[in-house]
Amino acid sequence: MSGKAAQKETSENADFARMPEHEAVYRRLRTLILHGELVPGQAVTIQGLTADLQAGMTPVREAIRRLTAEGALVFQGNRRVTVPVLEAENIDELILVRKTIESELARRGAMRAKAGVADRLEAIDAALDAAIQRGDVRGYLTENHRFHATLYEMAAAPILASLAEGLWLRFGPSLRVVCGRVGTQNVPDRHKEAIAGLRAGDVDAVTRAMEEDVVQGMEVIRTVLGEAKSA
Amino acid sequence: MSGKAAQKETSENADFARMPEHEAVYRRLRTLILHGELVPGQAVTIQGLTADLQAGMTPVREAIRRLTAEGALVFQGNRRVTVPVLEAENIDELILVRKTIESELARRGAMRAKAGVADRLEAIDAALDAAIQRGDVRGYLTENHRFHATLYEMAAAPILASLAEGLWLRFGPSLRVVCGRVGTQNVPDRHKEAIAGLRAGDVDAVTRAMEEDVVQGMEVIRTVLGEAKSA
DNA sequence: ACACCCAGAATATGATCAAATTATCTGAAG
DNA sequence: CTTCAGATAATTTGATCATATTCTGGGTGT
Repeated sequence: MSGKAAQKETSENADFARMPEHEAVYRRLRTLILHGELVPGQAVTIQGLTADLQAGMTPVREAIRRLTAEGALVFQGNRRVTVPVLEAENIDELILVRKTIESELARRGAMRAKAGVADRLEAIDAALDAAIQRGDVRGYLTENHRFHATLYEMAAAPILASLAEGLWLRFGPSLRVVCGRVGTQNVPDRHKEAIAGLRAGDVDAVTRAMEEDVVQGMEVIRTVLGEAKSA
Repeated sequence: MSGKAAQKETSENADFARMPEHEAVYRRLRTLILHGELVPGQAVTIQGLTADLQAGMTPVREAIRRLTAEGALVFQGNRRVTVPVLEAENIDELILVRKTIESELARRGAMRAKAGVADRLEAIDAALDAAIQRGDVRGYLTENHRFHATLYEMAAAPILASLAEGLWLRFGPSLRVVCGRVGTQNVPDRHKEAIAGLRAGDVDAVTRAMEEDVVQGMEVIRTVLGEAKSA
């Protein structure tokens, strides 16, 4: 037996303690993008990040490479890197893939759900609603992502989960823009239905709820972004 | 006008001429993995690659980070990196996603197909069959990938295409193992049907052919890998 | 079996070089 | 005299390398 204290990979920002610098920088930058702290179209410079994040050049470089590989950043040909702007055509692609992946993750998650998961999801959803009520965009984005990530965790499908996380990075910045424009009140979800289905042991209901949740959310983004472009 | 000869990004290995070192290293390493030159489970060391590829340490580092972000390599926790071994459960995930993405890419590609594309695909498929006949595994893998990549190009769906390419990296090494075990003769495809559908302007036929192609191919991998494990 | 030490590999820094964008300057045309 | 175009200089940023530091794993000695 190799015998080593397997440090838990607790979904999100685990202890930053003993973690390589490049990993820490990656997670911080990732969160920045996911929460739309970086505006679509904005240039991302290495030297700017070394200053902002108080990190060395090499770790920043590696974090940027990882994020570009995931599609969260784009290589602008001449050696510049920017946050991509989501186009209407791309949203169709995202809807198709997210619909497939998220509903499958929901299905698997519902089937393997342990007791207490529904409670955890309900707590997250309550925090989410609270954030919406007080107009806290940052809190809304955080809790919304946490809700989905909790489902991914249960599904025990590492490839699907990593793909789903990658897709979040692609629309995260735009989601922030949308929330800032129409307010968090007008971004509906199907979390209540999913939780109810989970409690009832109705796998299909959970699957359906999350699929509708995804499609609905992405359609809002499409609509708002489309209006912004025509205006 | 900034006035610079916009160098073409010809799908695969474009001119290595004016390309940052880290980009060139990335593509070479990527091809190595895609063609199964690196065995699943094998350790990948930075210093090993600097020696093998005659490259500096920093570019190699960045290439490895990109590939790990795409799932082509895995971080072993302690600072080791290896080529991942595909498990049976993971194949189910890959089938689901590839089926969705590849069929959609085929559908879009068929709809937007220009004249002459069918000829190009037929030429690739002929080269593929020739490689099979002479038992050339490397050639088989190259041409098979090229066939699909050509369809991706026509589809004009950048996100779907990048996701599809990322999935290839996950089963590429295992595909090589499978070919080495059962021979290239026993890996069937539906390329002929796809080309026929393309010539007939039958979009649904192309979609169906490629979906079956993907599922069939992945099932072969599952079967062979399953036998190897039980043996 | 346990603790310690050593070799080797990965991580991280800073310096150096190259490229590109921005700013500035000059000159001619209106 | 003003304005705009073209070209050149200056600054910013990216790419790469050599080097120092830290950590992991294995061997060794008790």
